[in-house]
Amino acid sequence: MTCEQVLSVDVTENNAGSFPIGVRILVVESDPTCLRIVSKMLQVFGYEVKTATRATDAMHILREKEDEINLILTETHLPDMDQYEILETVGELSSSPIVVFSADNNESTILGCLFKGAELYLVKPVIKNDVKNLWQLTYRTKLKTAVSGEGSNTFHGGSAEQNTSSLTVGNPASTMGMTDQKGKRKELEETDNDHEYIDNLTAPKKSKLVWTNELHNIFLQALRIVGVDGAHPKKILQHMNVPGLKKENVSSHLQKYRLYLKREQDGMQKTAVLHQHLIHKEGSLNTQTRNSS
DNA sequence: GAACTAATAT
DNA sequence: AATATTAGTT
Repeated sequence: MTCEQVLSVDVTENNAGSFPIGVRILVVESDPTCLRIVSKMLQVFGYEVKTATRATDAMHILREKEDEINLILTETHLPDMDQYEILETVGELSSSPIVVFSADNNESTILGCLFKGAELYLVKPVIKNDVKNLWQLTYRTKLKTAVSGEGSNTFHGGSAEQNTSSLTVGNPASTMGMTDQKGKRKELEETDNDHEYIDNLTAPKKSKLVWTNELHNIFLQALRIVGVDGAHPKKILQHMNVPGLKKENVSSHLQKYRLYLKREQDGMQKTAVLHQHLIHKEGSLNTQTRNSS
């Protein structure tokens, strides 16, 4: 079997760095054999693998444990969902980067997936080298928090291996025209066309903090630790332990996050009412369990 | 005053 | 829309 050959991954190649270790990846693949092979490959490199064979299973996992997933690897030909539907649905459910792997080698299919939000498209058969560096996608936009005025930080954990060096992960522009796709590559985007004169010497340019997926995940992790009672900016900030991050940053993000939760909850109430009706029917059937004598 | 958060500004 | 900043409350 070629399967077993693929499984003989050279573990020695993994010694270069311990980077994929701890990266949690959700693999969605309907074919059990393929799922097993890919999962094994990932595990050898140190990924933490969760699996699903159906789109609905994947959705359940994401709904309940979205913050425990860093990366999603999915097939597009699933029994219970169309190829692009899975991308759309998962994209709404999770902020993690989505990688598609499929045997379909059509250019239009590949581009379609990329336009639908996939970060990367791998053509089967997937080999170890395809999978080895996927963890880099979780660092898609690096943390840039190095600013002046570093206060006293007496606490360091070890959670963040944030490397600001060149983690060049191509981000397929999501705002491209869809009809014209020729192989135009722009490697350099040095946009010097800003003719804005900075009047003052003491204006080093404030750059807004960008809440990347990674940063948001740290935020969610901190939220989980402090619990609902302690979900306040100062405590969250301490648990996040990200250098340069300010309490105000967390406050702002927390506000946005709460709005998001509320909006989600309001949306859920409609469906919740429907479910309640169903439950009520079942419940009324069971009410006669307590018939004495 | 410090921390929190809702409201507002960029 | 996302993030920063202000302002009002505890």
